[in-house]
Amino acid sequence: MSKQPKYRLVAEALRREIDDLTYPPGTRLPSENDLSTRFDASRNTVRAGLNVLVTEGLITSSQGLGYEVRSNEVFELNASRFENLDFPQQGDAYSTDVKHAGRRPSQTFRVEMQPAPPAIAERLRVETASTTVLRFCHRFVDDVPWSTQATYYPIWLAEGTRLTEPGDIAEGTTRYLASLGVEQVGYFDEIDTRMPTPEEARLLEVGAGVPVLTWTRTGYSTEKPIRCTVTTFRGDLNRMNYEIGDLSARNAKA
Amino acid sequence: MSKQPKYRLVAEALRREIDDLTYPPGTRLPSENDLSTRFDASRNTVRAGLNVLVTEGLITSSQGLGYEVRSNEVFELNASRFENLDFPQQGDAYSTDVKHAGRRPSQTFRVEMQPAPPAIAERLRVETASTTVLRFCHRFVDDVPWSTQATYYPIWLAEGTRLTEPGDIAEGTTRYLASLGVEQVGYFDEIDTRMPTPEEARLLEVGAGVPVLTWTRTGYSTEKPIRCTVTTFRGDLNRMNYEIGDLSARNAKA
DNA sequence: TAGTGGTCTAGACCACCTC
DNA sequence: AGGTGGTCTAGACCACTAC
Repeated sequence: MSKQPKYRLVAEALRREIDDLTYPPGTRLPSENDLSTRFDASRNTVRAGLNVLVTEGLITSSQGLGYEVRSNEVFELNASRFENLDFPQQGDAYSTDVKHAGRRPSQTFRVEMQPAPPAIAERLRVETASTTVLRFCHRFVDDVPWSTQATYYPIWLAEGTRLTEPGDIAEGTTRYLASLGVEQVGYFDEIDTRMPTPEEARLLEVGAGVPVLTWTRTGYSTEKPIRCTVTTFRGDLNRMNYEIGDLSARNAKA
Repeated sequence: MSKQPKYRLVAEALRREIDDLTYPPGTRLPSENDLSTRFDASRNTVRAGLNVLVTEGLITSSQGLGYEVRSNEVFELNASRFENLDFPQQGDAYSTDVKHAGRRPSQTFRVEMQPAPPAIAERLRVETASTTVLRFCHRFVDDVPWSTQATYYPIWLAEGTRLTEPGDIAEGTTRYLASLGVEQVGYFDEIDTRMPTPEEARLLEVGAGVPVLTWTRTGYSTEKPIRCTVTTFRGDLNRMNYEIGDLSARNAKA
């Protein structure tokens, strides 16, 4: 048993009390001054302890209000059905999923011509910095910032199509592409996680202690890569899933 | 332009210098005292700035040594091939993947009888706290803690089989199950991310600023769920991927 | 032993929110 | 106005690493 520093004891004590619902999600912790008295520690030390829990994503703080215990409700995104033409949908795949969950989706949208960043160029098999069409979405669920999505199309595909025009494509881009004779027959998904960059923290309104989940989907026709979509989620609000193989046993009882 | 607090200016200045390779990965930053002079700030303020970068996972600190810029090399795990009987492997799927990448895998292993935790019970469709066989792995790559893996088997399946015995199953559990007449024909994968619990931080030796990636795979026979595997990765060292549909265009050129 | 980060204190002033 | 967290300081002592 090694001696714990005082600020860790503070963090552990509060963590236990959050776990056992002494402080349920959504409620506020005692003020720094109260905790300082309780633990016989300076305010700075109490702050260090609270900061541990903020960094773990257990609580948040706001000036003038106090520390609040986070409540997290996660949204499930079925990646293997997403954009799959075998599952009929209306409009874009994202709105469909969110509405289906009884939530209200909204988004801001813009289209740009952009030189391909190296990671995108590699996946689309085009030259780095060659022109691509970037369709960018900033998405909200019930007005809470939820995710950003950037889809890059190579210029050889997008040129002269509605993909270069600002404004939505009502039937969904996957269907629109199919109607142009470019069918997405397979995709390669990459998933990783990291702490948000300052830019991401701003767009997703996440504080310290909340990682982001990055989902990079490269879509292929039978010939070559046709687009690359990078979606960045708030890690605390999202879970992804894949259904693979024969799941009749699962779906039978569900 | 709102005025930034001093500790953020410190963080930003150092972040820029890390980005532009003034301090390349693996090198050390100047000491707190040096930075304190440079930024005309107290040591505490410099520490606050450095802490921002630690929390973002950009740098690490160790007592007596200083602050080091992290270098990250990620390992790609192909989840859609993993455990798939169509792709021949020797031994367990994990070691195969790691060796294939030219790295050296090692692991510690144990088998326990455990009451099913609620999340597992639900996925296996057994009563909460009913008995399960837990096969637990703590995995290392080149002696760096990499991931933990806990696989739960319902007792109706595991009883009287080698699954309940400590010790490896040379041909791999997926094959062994198949030889028992229980074939895994599909699986449901769930992926999420969060900051590590203290227990996970200990096992994976991650400090602040590194999220974990959790991968929960529930395997199904044609009849019912047969096992549930929860893998917890260091988020900074791992990326998962899925190949779905027809990727002949991708694999042709790769 | 010298230099590094780790912990802790006591107190100051500011910014934000609620009443 | 009063309470909350946010920032910052100056200084103390401890623990670890290197030489």
